[in-house]
Parts: sequence; structure tokens; C-alpha cells
Amino acid sequence: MDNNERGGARRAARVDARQNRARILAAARVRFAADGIDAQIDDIAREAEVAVGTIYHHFGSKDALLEAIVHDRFQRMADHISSLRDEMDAWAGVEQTLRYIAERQVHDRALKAVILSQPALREASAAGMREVLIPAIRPVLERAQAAGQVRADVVAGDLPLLLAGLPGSAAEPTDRERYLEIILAGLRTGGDAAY
Amino acid sequence: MDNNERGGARRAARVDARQNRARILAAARVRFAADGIDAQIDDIAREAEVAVGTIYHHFGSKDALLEAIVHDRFQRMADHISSLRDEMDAWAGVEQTLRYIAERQVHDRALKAVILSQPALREASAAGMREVLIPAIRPVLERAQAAGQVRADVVAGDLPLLLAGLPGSAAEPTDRERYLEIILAGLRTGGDAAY
DNA sequence: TATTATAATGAACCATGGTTCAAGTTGTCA
DNA sequence: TGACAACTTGAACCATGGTTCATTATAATA
Repeated sequence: MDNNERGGARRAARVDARQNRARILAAARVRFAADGIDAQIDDIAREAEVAVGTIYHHFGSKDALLEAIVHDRFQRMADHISSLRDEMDAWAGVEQTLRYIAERQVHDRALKAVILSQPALREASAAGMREVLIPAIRPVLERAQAAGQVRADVVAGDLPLLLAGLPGSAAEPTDRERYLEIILAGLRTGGDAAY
Repeated sequence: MDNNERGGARRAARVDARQNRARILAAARVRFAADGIDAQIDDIAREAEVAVGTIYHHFGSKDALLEAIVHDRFQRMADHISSLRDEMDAWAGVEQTLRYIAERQVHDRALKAVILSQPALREASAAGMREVLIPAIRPVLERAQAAGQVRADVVAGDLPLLLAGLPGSAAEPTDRERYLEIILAGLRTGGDAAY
């Protein structure tokens, strides 16, 4: 149902199969980003120029496909955020992180949906956030907290949630910028001089 | 399809009909609040102790029923918020408003969903927000802005959105409190001394 | 009480959209 | 160049859940 690299298996995956798998992933990324969680398998198949059955051959279910996409997204995001860890200014790291997550969310409705989803449902995908994205955010955040630049009570998991209401791609860029500034100001250690 | 008060009609609505209508509304409120937008008509019917057909007799469609509920919710919220307009301290008015909307959202998943929904889809319900809730928030907000207590660039429509990521009813109350404080701090006129 | 407009019922209907699988293709290896 | 496992195909299948409507029941009126 799922053929990763060389398992203990015999034959290597056929090259056409690998191409198709890639086409499906690409199409799924596009459609999930545009239509959100309820993008349709048929649409993905059409866009990938592949039959529905092929998708099921490679991924087994719609949820599994979504999970693959989303997990990959979280992984890439985590990598990027980790690279911000030693931004010269700790605060800048936090700001960059926020802006980056915001930008990702605006371009990907499915991602946004998963971030918002109750941990109960959509468990497989939500796990990717808990175990990949959040751990990447944590050091960036804590560094800024240690420097007294961010409220001490904030937790890494708060950041994605705070961005949940970010105006979508239809809205004015200035609306998004204002939203971000409000959140950033809220996070920054303010007049109440916590430290 | 919808029998409001006395139209130009002849007979008054039968009392059992009125009771059933009320039962349906009550059940729908409960189920939409608990299950969100995709609460099932059959469940609502069961909870109201009424046949599905009766719901359709009174409301015509699931969307219409949802719209009725949501519009009513927005109306009540608007009324409550308006009563805060002349809170002695302008800032307190804003804070109360935020806390009130937050509390409503946590208790009602459908409400939260509508607030988050792209204005495109779910148009009928979203209109209720635009035309009832937002206008009620505006004076409270602008009063605090005039007093220099809230960022000048914030708009009434921002407030519900900022609360979109608020941790749901499953989360610790302290998580919600922290979230609120961050938003409040972000709105408050801060060190950058706008005025 | 007889009449009737209005309301209630719920099994059947239907659209949607994910999933299956028997039949046919094709890359790869010997 | 076979031979075969791996892969692809897409029509058919099925579950879900909103909606219809012919039938039956009942509140209101005369």
C-alpha cells in the first residue's frame, strides 16, 4: 500500500510508478491548498492525469494522502524555522517565525484547517504539528523569552493558534499586516514589565 | 414555507405548530453548538422529538435553519455588546466585549465556524455578522480609540477574527485566559505611543 | 360535531464523494 | 524476447446525509 525507498523488498520501484506518485503529490498539494481539507480525490486525480485507483494504490485513502502532504509541509516549515534559531536578535527570530507561519497558512487552506482542528479529529495530521512544528518553534520562542522580549507565559503551541483568524488570501494585504502587528505587540513584553 | 406573525393571512398559526417550531429551534441550538455546522438534521429532529419533515415544513432547508439560529445569536450578542457601550471606562468596554465574544465562541462551535468562514461561502449567515454583530462592536471600539486606549488602525471586524484560534472547550481555562491577555495586550495602545 | 386548512410523519429518494476490484498494461529482469 | 510482478484503469459500489411527498393526524372554526 505504501512503497518507501528500499524496504527489505526485492525489486526497485518502477520509474513510471515513482513519477506518478510524484505527480499525485504535486496535484494534491495544489488542490488541498486551494480547496482545503475537502478537496476531492477525483479532482486530484484529474489534475495529476492519473486514475483514481492509482491514488489508492499509492496512498490507500484520502486521509493518508492528506496526512502525507501535511506532514511534509510541517517538516519543511520546521526546517525553515529551525534555521531562524540563531537570528542575531532573538525577537527577530520570533517575528520571522510568526510571519512565516502566517504566510504559509494564507497559501494553504488545508494547512490552516489542520492547525485549527480539534486535536480529537484529524488526529494523524494534528500529530505532525505537535511533534514536528511545535518543537521547532519552541527554541526560537524560549530564546526570546530568556532575553525578556516575549511574555514568559507564552507556549510554542500558542503561535500557530494566534494566527488562526488571519484574513485569507482574498483580503487586503494591509489587513493581514495589521493582524500580524497586533499579535506581535501582544506577545512582546510590554508596559507591565514582566522582567 | 415560513410563517412569521400574522402576515396578511387568515388563520393564526396553530399552537402545536408554534410549540414544535420552538422545540426545533431549541434542539438546533444545542446540536449546532455542540457539533458545529455539520450537525445532522436527523439528530436535531430526534432531540426535538419531531419528524424530519416537520423541520422542513418550518424552515425549508438545513441552511435556512442554521441561518435562523445564527442570526438570532448575533442579534443577542449585539444587544449585549451595545449595553456595554457606556461602560465607565472605555477600555473596559473593549475588554468586556472581547471576553464576551470569546465565551460565546467557546460554547458554540457553529458560531465559531461562521465567524471563520470565508465571506464567500455560507453567505447568508456571514451577513448576520457583518450587519448585526460588527456594527454593535464598532461604537465600543471607537470610543476606546478616541480615548487613545486602543490602536487607531484596528477595525471592528478584527475583533471576532482575532479570537478565532481561541482554544476550545476541551482546553484548560488558563490557556484561554492567556490567549485573551495576549490579544488584549496587542490591541492596547502600547509603548509605540501612537497618540 | 362536521369540516377543512394546516401540520406532522417517516420511508423512500437522490446527490455527493470516497473506495473497491476485476481486467488490462507495462517496466524490468533473466 | 518471454514471463511476471508491479502498476494502472475507471466503472461500479457503497455510505452518508440532506430533501421530498403521499399519507395521516389534528387544531381551529362554524
